[in-house]
Amino acid sequence: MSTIQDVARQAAVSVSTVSNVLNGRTDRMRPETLLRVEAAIAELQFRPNSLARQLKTGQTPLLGLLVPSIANPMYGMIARAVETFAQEQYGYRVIVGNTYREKDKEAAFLEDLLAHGVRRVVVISSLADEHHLTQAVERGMVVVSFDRRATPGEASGIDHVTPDNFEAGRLATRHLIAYGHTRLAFATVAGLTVGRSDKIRGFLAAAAEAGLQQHARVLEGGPMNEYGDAAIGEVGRELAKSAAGDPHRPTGVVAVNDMMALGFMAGLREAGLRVPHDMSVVGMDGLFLAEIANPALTTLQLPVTEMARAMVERAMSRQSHLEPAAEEQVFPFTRLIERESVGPPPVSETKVPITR
Amino acid sequence: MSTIQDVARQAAVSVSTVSNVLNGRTDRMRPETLLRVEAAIAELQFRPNSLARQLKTGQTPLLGLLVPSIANPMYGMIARAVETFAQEQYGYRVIVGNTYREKDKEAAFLEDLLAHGVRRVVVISSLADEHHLTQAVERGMVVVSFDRRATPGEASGIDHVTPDNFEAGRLATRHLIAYGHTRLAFATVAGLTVGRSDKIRGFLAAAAEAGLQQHARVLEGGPMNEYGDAAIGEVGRELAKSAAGDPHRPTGVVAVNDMMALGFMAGLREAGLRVPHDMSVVGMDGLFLAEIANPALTTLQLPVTEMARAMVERAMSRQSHLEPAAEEQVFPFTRLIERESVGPPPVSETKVPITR
DNA sequence: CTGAAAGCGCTAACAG
DNA sequence: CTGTTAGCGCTTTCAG
Repeated sequence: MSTIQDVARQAAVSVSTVSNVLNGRTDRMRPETLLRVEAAIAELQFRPNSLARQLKTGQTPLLGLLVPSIANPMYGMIARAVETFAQEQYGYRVIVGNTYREKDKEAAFLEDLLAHGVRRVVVISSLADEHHLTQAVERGMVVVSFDRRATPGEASGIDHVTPDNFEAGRLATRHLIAYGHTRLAFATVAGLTVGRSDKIRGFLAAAAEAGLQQHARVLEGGPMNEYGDAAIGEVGRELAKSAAGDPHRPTGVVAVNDMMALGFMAGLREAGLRVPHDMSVVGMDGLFLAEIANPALTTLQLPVTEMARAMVERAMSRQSHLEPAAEEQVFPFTRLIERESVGPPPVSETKVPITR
Repeated sequence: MSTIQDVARQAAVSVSTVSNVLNGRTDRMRPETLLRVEAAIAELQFRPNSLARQLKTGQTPLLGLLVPSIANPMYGMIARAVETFAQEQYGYRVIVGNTYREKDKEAAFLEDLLAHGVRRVVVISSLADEHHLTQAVERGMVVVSFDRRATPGEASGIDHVTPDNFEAGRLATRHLIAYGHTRLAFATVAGLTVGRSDKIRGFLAAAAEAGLQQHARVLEGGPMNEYGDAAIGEVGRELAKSAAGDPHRPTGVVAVNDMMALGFMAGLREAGLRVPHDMSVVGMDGLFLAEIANPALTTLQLPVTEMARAMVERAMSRQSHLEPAAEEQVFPFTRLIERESVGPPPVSETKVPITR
């Protein structure tokens, strides 16, 4: 690979002149000089070494992206949008890391990014403890976190971009209640993340509104080791099989996300139960997969592209971690898409009287 | 962030001694010196700047990963395995790029990797033209290509790790034929990649073996702009809808991959056709999603983890692009997993007489 | 308008 | 065993 020196020699100018054209300071030279330099660059197929430039400037056009698992279709969607936007709008490339929601892996990833000179990262984690994140902030990292609310009154220096999980849990549950369901369940996986807790709170709030708090249960499957993977679908499947055997089983279930819902429906089917005839299921995320499922899954649509854009913009806009206060940006789920997985509860079931 | 100089000063040794401990040459110093240096490193929270090291050594612990779209669950699976393996076995991080199978985007990505000092890349592309890849090889890149065979007799310097696509097409088709299907179709998407052509050849070969070449058609949907995305499922859906309307429609279809098959089944359902009662479908890849689909999809299982491991190992083993000849490593699909999407053809259909 | 020169943080001879 | 030193390729004052 040719260097800036080679170009300078070839064009018979000094390296600083070449550097100037590289950095757009073309006004500092005679047009003919510029032409000579450009010709030399083309001829030598010269590409400035990003490493050397970074060492000097301290900035590298790389964005970190930490996800539980890139194999999870939801994170794949987000990753695609983040990468494309970062690249097209800012010329940044992205380094991804699967962390399986393990704190150590997250910390190690952040550590490596720092060593690589990466100063901006989008984190999808929502581990309750974000100490390792604030630590990265202190070391100069601009971090944007997905799927967890900012801790009120705490200036962590972290930007938060998150879905309105509480509202989502409430909306999905209300939808079931509107269809007449009185035995409700929320299907989730072991390990409480901030986002999951919020959804559960919303679920419980909607049940309480309808006087159904006695009949609202949280079903927790797992745990699993490769979180975020196909594993969550698998957990849903197992959960459904055990729920199906319960004579007092719920008639309407809200799944923590679409993959869980899809797995849950598969488990129900294996147990001989039909959706929505025997049980109704609503998901969250709005994956394309929900659309082609059988029955097609009723779900809440999350504005993935918009959120990805917001995360990248926040990560890029701040010149350093020292800048203005970090902010929280909450995105409502766009809407509830009614499809086939929700119907009235089976008539044979004993109805629970509604209190009010 | 503290530097090696700070550490040296703190430990009252020279920078080279610190560098020596950093690089494991601990035998060159007194144990007590080592201790002092380690203490200083810990105290200052020193992390060697990877950039500076790279500039000096010319090697950076980064692996490029070029995919059509990380949102495609199949590539998500591969990416997860590649990243995890590269990280755990070699301490490498990975830079991903979505290229949507566009040659320009692929070339630009390779270009950026080179500028970043990245010297190893795993490419999932299978564009017929791999000129931009060989060009990268010439510039010092070690490239491992997925899903395309090596061009016989051409020493491109590229390693190839690929499924046995021809055999897969043939196996899937034979499975349908064994069930008595005589009207066959191969569902794919516009834009012939090497892998897709091989599958089609296998499909045609199996049909010919059974004297069914007159009744084997290739159904091509699309094109689409965001290849590899949900888009391929969508294409399958549309393709199924139009195929359903044809009175001479096939009774058995082989889909180019699971996402296509899943979309195809959804389209069939929307058109009022049942699987496998009215039409049988077999996929390829063995995604977890195939397992929870309704009906569960019969598919060919690809050994994703093993292939990812092979790709990373190849990318890492070669010390430079100049080394030994590049090789081709072909992985057979592990097996055909029979589930619910394949059955005998509908009896009402006119049977095509089998020639031999 | 153009060139010389001082580093960015680290590695690796080469001396002591 | 430990220190000195010359760069890796580029950017950026500061002089001409």
